[in-house]
Amino acid sequence: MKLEVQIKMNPSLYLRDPEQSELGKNIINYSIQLIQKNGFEAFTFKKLAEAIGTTEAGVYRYFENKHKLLVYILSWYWGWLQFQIHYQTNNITDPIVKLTMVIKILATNVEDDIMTSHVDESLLHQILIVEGTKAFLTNHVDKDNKQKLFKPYKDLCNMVSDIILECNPTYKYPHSLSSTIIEIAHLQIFFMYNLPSLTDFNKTDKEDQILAYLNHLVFSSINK
Amino acid sequence: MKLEVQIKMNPSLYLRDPEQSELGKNIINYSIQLIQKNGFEAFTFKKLAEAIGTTEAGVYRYFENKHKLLVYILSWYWGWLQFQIHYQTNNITDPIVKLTMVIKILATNVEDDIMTSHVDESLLHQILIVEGTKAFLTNHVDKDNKQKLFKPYKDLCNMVSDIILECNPTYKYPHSLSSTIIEIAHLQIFFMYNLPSLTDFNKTDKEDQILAYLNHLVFSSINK
DNA sequence: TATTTATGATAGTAATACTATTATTTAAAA
DNA sequence: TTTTAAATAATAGTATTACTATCATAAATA
Repeated sequence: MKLEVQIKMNPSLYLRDPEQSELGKNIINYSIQLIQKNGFEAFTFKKLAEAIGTTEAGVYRYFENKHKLLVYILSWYWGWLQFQIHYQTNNITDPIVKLTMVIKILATNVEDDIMTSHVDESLLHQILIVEGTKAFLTNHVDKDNKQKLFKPYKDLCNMVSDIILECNPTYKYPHSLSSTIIEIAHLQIFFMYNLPSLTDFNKTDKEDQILAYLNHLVFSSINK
Repeated sequence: MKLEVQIKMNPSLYLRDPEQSELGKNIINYSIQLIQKNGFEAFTFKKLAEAIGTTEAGVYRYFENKHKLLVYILSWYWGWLQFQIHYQTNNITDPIVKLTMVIKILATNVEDDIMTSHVDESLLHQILIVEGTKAFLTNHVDKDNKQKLFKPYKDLCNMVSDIILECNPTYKYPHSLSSTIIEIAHLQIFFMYNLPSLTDFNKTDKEDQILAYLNHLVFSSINK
């Protein structure tokens, strides 16, 4: 028997559930490929439709617009990250070790997860790095937030926040530190590859250096 | 005699220097207003031209496209921030006090600077918070970087980096910490107003709490 | 005064972001 | 098995965006 992880998606994100049909699954898969390859700005429903072999109208039956589709795939990944953290820190008792594991999950490139055969997590991770903040840095963030589109992100943040509090119950900024870890992990990776003078990481052992930086930042902060 | 601060802009950003004409200055001013009000995605050269009372083609004579215009106004603000830091930390000898001042400049809302009569820094600060990362989170970041479009941002980062090293010459991640401070200052402000559950700040004394968080994060980190 | 230069007015194109219509296929219900 | 409903394909069309091109005119400069 094959175990499959199912991540429950907010129905406000789609018009028709993409997980319920072949076309829907294609839309998700090819979106991930195209957004990762050319960036979100260059991504259009027309190009997507051509890649899949369907028509623009076909895509519009599933998603209202490309922003909702972006938030859909990001939500999926936020949910998957939450599951990963839960799964991989399950048997760890020491909260320090737990938090170290969390940082590693957030900041290092993932290998493709066999429990979700239909999605390539490695590509999603790269999308999160470059396009993640575009989910909420819009003028309709309020409207989207009221529709609970960022709940998976908040859940993830809360989960990390709880682990921080396990390490130090008196630490005053667990939520801010959580969102800081998540966002800085992505930004430092982006800078490292694209604007390296904004970082202190040299060409060798890049991921380890990012981890070292994040660990230093986080643990100096909570052990005060 | 009136002192005016001049910020030198990279000529690759524009086709015709907007500071050399009334129309050019209008383009900058109205862009700032419109981008702040409606967000960068909703901003178009047509709407800008209508607001100014010129034509679309008129705007295109100054800027190749709206991305370059965004980077132009962000560069201006990065340059202005660098000047502010220089100016306001000039007579401070204690590097800790200096760095505290830097954090304050980066993270609190600025009052309009009388030395730059033609630009509203408060609006620019709000633009930097929401649109700042969009300057480089593109698929043409490499091309832009080769044209030195991010030099003002890097200069700012280096300046902060140097102050960090003054505080602790053995600290290993001065550049990463600089870019972290800059970006987290903006993100936490954005979260505080739009997605508050990603922070630990309540409705009173918001700015002070952000400052407290950033100071705690930075100084725990470099005093190790 | 002649000439360059900036602007205004207008037109036009290709691509984007959609909506609508109809025919056809596929799947579910009767 | 037939009927019906639902999903898809094919096509067309609209408004807006992101530009480029042309030409006339006004202002600045030589």
